Amino acid sequence: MRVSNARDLGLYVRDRRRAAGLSQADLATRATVSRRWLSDLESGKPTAEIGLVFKIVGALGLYLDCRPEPTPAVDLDAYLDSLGGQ
Amino acid sequence: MRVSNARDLGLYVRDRRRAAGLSQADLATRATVSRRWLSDLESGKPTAEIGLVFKIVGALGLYLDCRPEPTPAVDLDAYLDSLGGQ
DNA sequence: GGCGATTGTGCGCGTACGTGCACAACGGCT
DNA sequence: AGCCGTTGTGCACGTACGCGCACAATCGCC
Repeated sequence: MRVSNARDLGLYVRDRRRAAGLSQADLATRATVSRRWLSDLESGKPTAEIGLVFKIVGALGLYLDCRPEPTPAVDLDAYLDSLGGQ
Repeated sequence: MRVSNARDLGLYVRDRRRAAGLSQADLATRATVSRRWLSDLESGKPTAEIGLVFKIVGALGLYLDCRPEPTPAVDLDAYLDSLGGQ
């Protein structure tokens, strides 16, 4: 599942949590975060700390994969632009 | 590339940035974050905000994929445990 | 209809974030 | 040797984080 922003992440976490039959309180306890924060995360809070996010992701039996865009356009663009800029 | 914690993420970002021929200042400008923060991110700061992380990832022409563990053990465990707990 | 579980959210607190600036160290290149 | 680009890091500032508590709303189930 691709997550491009905080909202995507929040919705996906909520999805997986429910699929695992866990309440916010359950998951929060497992991941050692507060339920308050988890609630905010699921609502798409962009200022959540990644350390806590990794905890949640791990507690859900998930992991994050960082991959290059299918279309190399952006990457190539950035590279060429950086050369041109200098 | 699998990233399981802040350190992994930082190292990977640094790797991809250099592969793209960008300096910290370049990437920071592109992603609209401070170079100060990017330096911290690359050194594995676990308290970095995910909103800014998404900016960096996007600016590098990457994206995050959230996937279930290859071994369903953890997930299954969590599910069964949650049932048993209640 | 009533009850328990779940979730959203306001408040207050202590803390650390992210930013900009500035400087030092390091390295490559001429 | 001198210079410039790059990076790490200390400092100070304004801001908002994450947490715990508590209450209201909602939902499902008996």
